[in-house]
Amino acid sequence: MPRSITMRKPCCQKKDTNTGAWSELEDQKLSDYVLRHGEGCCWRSLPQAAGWLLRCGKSCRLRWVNYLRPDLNKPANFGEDEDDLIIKLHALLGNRWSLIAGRLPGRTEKEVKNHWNMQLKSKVLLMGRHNNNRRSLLSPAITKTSSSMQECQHFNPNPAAPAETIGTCLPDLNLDLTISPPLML
DNA sequence: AACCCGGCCAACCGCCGACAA
DNA sequence: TTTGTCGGCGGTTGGCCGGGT
Repeated sequence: MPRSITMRKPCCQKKDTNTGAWSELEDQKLSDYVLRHGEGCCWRSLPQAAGWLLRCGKSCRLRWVNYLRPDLNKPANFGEDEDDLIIKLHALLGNRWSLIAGRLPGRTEKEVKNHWNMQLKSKVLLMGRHNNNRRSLLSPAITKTSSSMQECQHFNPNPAAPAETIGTCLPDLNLDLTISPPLML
């Protein structure tokens, strides 16, 4: 299918915007503005309002969410407990990085996504092979530290079950999910 | 020293859903 | 009801860097 037919207009004029790495000045302008006006501001008009940042609104939002937010105070390395939690949540939610990141204070969806793609995915696959489908629902990496999950007799016995039941099966995760989990193979 | 390769990070791209007109 | 705009999100890609040869 010719993709150009369904291509939408770009969110901004490329010729009028910077691309690539953000400079300190740009970061300063952006964080100053958001801290003064809050995140509820209109991202699209923010570049002008913040002092003629030559960036599109999407880039501004991404930069703020992933790097400039003051609550991002986590170290770069993921701890083992965080790894386990990500694996658990990924088994439940699939590639819903924003939801997963929401359960990891101080982490961003991008950090979680990169970490998964770089390290956890291969780790889970590797360990999953050893497990030979006996616990196909979740990998051994998960079961290592998720005794409470295994104890739960109702953990996703039926993929079509209401999503509301998931949280009750994972009390240690304090999940408050309202979406259906992906089909587990 | 030069080159290659893989890991990692950060930015961009494009789709989707919500919402207002 | 339709259409356009916007923010949010997940996937992809390009560049940097360190280790190995």
